[in-house]
Amino acid sequence: MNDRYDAASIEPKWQRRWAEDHVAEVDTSIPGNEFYMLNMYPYPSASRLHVGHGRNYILGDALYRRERMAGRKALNPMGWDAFGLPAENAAIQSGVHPREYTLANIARMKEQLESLGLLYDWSKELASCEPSYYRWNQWLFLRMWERGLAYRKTAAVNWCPGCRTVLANEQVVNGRCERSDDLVEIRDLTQWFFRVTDYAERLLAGLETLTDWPERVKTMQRNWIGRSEGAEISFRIEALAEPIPVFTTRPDTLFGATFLALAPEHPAVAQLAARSGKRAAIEQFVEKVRRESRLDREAESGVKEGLDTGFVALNPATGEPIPVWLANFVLPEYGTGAIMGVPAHDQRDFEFARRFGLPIRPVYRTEEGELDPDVMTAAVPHVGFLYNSGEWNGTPCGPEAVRRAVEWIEQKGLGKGKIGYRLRDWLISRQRYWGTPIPAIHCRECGVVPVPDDDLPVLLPEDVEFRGAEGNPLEKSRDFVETTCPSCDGEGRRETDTMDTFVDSSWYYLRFLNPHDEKRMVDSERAERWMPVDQYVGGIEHAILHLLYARFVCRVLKDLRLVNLEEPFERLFNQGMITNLNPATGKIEKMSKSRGNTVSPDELIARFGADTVRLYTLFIGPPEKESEWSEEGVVGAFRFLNRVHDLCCRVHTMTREAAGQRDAADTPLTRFEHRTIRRVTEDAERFHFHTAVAALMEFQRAIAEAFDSRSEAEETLVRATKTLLKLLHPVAPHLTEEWWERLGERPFLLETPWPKFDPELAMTSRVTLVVQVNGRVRGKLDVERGEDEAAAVALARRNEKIRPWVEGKEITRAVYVPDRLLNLVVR
RNA sequence: GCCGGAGUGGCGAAAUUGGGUAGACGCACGGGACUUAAAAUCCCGGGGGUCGAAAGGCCCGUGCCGGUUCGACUCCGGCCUCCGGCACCA
Repeated sequence: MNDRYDAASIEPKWQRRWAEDHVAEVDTSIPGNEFYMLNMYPYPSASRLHVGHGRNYILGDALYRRERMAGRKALNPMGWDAFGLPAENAAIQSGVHPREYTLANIARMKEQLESLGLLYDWSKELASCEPSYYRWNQWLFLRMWERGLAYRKTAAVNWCPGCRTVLANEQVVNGRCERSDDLVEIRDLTQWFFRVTDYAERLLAGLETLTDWPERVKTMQRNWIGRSEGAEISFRIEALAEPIPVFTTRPDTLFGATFLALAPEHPAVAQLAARSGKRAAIEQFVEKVRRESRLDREAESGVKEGLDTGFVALNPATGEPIPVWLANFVLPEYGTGAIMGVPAHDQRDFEFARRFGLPIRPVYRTEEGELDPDVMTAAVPHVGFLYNSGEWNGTPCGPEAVRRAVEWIEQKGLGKGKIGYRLRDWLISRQRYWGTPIPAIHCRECGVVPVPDDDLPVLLPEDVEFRGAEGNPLEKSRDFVETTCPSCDGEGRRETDTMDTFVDSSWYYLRFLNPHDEKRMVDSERAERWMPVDQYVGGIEHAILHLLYARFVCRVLKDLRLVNLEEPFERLFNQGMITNLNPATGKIEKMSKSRGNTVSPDELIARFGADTVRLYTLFIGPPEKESEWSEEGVVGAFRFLNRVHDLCCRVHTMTREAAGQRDAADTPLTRFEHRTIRRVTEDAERFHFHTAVAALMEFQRAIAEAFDSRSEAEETLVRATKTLLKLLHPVAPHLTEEWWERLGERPFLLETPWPKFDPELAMTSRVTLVVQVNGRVRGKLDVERGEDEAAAVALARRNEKIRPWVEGKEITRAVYVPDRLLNLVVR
């Protein structure tokens, strides 16, 4: 019965049987040998899987299946990041309610995931747009509000005109909206924030403990948090009652500060303007800078603009008067929004001073001499030792100088040591319908009042219309907006902002343990046993968004004593993106729907079957690296599966006569088998399925050759073939399950133990010994494993390829690596 | 500028974990077998240079220069290029 390999008839059958037997379901309440595997969950608004995304899930599934075969109780749940702008934008365009649109897309994606043979524990499935999920976003928000971790403030925020909502800093990439690519505007708005800056130090410290995270992700997070040590120093302005604090990382250069510069947005600017004869000029300058786009303002090539306010501050170290300027390069959000200008030792200050003719006062000199301000062409930031600096004179430039300066400043009461961060608080308000309503009520009498726990969830209303230009549809829903104040029973107005979808994803990994629990957000006992997630698989694009927020919220939950966990994801794997030619640009780009260079797995599955698509996706290259998609390469995977199929057919119909007669424990094929088990096991542990597949291709060929040459017994051939099926199962589950059953085995291959290898048998009995003369390969010897040095040298001298190189010469030394290499050093 | 990662055949890559035959495995290509023919399948070949009729030999070769070593893709020092993150962040 040498039938053709027909994926179309095999695959649906096994997908059905896996589903009927609920093979992926795990009881999270019963202790066991837990392994928690998680894929970053898909965004159903994107609606369709393409092979670029598929890599995530296929890799995850292969890892999951292998863990199951290794005997671990492995949890592999799937959830949907179901809120978000695409669904609402689709509603505006087509009139379909976002819920309908989202649920339809979930159904469609689920079909696609199943058609690839991906096994998820669907009993734990969740979608963040369900009230049973988002009510806990609201509950968490209220707990954070109580602790001052959720708060409202008016600030200059990022506004995306395309999405008609504000964005978090993390969602602005190069001045553009991460999702719509529109240029982001700055607007002053009152918004809700999470105080992630309170956790900056813990988030940074935790990175040190994440030894199984990719270095580049940790680097990105460190850069994003942007810690810098320095000092806050107060500068007195004669016209103002309050001194102006300034943050600097170089307090050691304080004696060289020759001007003070404020951000035009600095709160003191209005007071200065009011008391100045140049009021109009100041206001005009402030207006001009504020109109400038943030992108231009932060561009390095940007010209430094400034305005002399006419006011004078005192350098706290020298007591000398220095001018107070407004400068566009001083950013309002960083530090204190004000700087001390040290032109001699800071490049930006230098450029500013040169442009506006401000004095330059060096405080560092070298043995060669002092810096001459008149001929300097650039600032000299790290050089020599201090002078011109009172009692600090003579201190060499470096951390010691900074430490001395901070001590002195603190003693004199001029300021204090301080650590600055680049990280800003997380802006979570969104002016959109399709998200978690923020549980707050505005009351004329009581102010902003939290919704009581008993009134949760605050549900999204149904009586809404999606028009787009008119703004957030929630504002138009009377049922939603009009309410009573929980505090005074008077008239209240519900908050109409909804939460950023990243709030949903920052704790979902915990919810898979009790997805239907109506009493509490987190099951602490199960979390104690299952957390942290052992293996997280996802794309690099979440390096500072989702992964930073999730680490933050995990710490908040720890402080709320809901979990005893500082880091949610023990081991992170970022698979590289799949790239493809973009017909529009002619370039190789990341495969994505918006670029129009996607390849649908559906068509490939229809042509070659899911196993081929899976195999090829894993075979294409190392998973952590970017890989270019190639349609031609797929046939190689298809051919291999056909060969496996043919081999199984032959084994299935084999008679004793067809096989060799020798039946021994130690045969060449047995040794090959054990070597292959070792290779595949080790490769799978580091996710290198591409080399594991290469090993299986060699193994397949070895079995087929043994078959042809009748050199192995029937039992050996059958066992080798079954081992091939087991090792191949994580990659090509359907074909292997089918043959596992046809060869008379029960039950699911998925539930069959992963094969073990005998280290002794995993080595060949004869080895090729490489013979070098003076480090150059001159010949090869085929010897018994474990041959001793003297015998090897004797063999080498007699070998006709090697003899000419050693004849008549003195062997001064022989380097012998048993079973590998013999190097003869001759003179 | 600071930080992180990477440079190997026509292409994707392997060997880098403990220094030990560089190019496994696959794609594409060339040749052969089977076939009336084609497809499919199977087998063989291949880094570059050079000597040879051939078998085969020699030299060079993992971004560049140098070092350590019997021996370096692998370790060390110095560069170059590319990719990614941060960046007027005081």
